[in-house]
Amino acid sequence: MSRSVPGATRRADARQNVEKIVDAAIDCLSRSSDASVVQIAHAAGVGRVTLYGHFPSRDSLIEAALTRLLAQGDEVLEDLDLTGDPRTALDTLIRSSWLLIAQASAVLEAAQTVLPPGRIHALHARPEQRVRDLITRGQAEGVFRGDLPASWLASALHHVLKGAAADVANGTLDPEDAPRFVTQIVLAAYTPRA
Amino acid sequence: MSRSVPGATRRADARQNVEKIVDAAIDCLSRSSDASVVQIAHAAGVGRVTLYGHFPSRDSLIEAALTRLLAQGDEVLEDLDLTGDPRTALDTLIRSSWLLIAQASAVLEAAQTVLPPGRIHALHARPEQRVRDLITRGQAEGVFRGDLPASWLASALHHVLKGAAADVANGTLDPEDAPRFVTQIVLAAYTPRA
DNA sequence: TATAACTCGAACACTGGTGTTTGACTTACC
DNA sequence: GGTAAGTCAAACACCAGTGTTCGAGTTATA
Repeated sequence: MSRSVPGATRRADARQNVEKIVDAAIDCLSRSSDASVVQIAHAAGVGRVTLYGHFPSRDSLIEAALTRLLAQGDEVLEDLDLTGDPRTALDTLIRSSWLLIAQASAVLEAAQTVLPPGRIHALHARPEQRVRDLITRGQAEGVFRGDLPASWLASALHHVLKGAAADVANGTLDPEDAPRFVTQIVLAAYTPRA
Repeated sequence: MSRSVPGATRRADARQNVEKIVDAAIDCLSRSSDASVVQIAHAAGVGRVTLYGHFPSRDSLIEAALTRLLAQGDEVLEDLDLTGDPRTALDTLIRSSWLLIAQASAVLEAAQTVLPPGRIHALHARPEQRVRDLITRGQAEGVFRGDLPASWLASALHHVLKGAAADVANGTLDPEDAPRFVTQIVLAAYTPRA
């Protein structure tokens, strides 16, 4: 099985299957946060036993899915230029990563019930910090309101993003409109009081 | 059992227990949307068999909890004066019902996985319509922005409300601050573009 | 091509939930 | 005070999911 020496090189098809499984896990968990191992294995086009050959438990698979998603997210954020006007920076941030973030928070929900809180926090600390930095910078420059704590502004963004994803999933919101709607709501919400 | 003639008067302690069970269901389901019948029965201080004596299934109990919550919510909305400035109306609406709405959406989440969509929609149609009316009136009066559909404004309010409740539940947000923070975010988000 | 790595279906044990029955007990209410 | 109504613990059948084992078959790769 894959449970050999850590540094050992595994067969190509095995590595490929691991990828397929994680992909399928992200896909299934995004749709329903309590997707079963059977569903995920089937979606990956792989037998259940094979899955357990690569991941010792459902929990570890969820952790792998979350890790991959957050790593991707961090990578996207890394490539963005967020140094200009905080408002346009926020706009580009939302536009370029909203789907990813939405998926991540769906998988995150699955993880909440299964992984220790500390582990979860450690995993999404980096991307979260980036958003937080952008917000506090905006506040310092007087472009974002300073009468509410940055943590709440970040939280509100998160909730709207997640909610928009849910709306898209259940057909209430056109995916075409989603990022624009989110941006406009959030930018207005962040504007200093007149 | 309670399963006798529809109009028959049941014993006082039985009626009382039904109340206790629904209370406990709301309480438990608000905390975790997949609370078990055992947990709910225990929280109600009642045996499992007694619970099944009053509700034929877990699903029917969830429906009862949701119905009661939404009826309460509608009652609260009914008593409010929402005829003045839409902004202050929205403020009073949020302040007086935010906890109720937050609970309702937690129970709603439990219901999503269990009740037919049509049933759910029928149940929370009235309170939702009231909020919708307030928003469209605000838009008509030019106090709320008209460049985004009312459905999305309502949806965003819902998501922020629900998210704030989640933050309070996990200790990230002071329950004292919550309604004010929500109001300020949402009012700003609803303000017409300058 | 030989062999180790991998896949996979079938069957198993285990857990935790739902819903039911039984029979003895308690209690509201006439 | 008698009785119907209600409570409840224990035990049951059932189901769906997790995780494991086995053994036979397939395939990458050296």
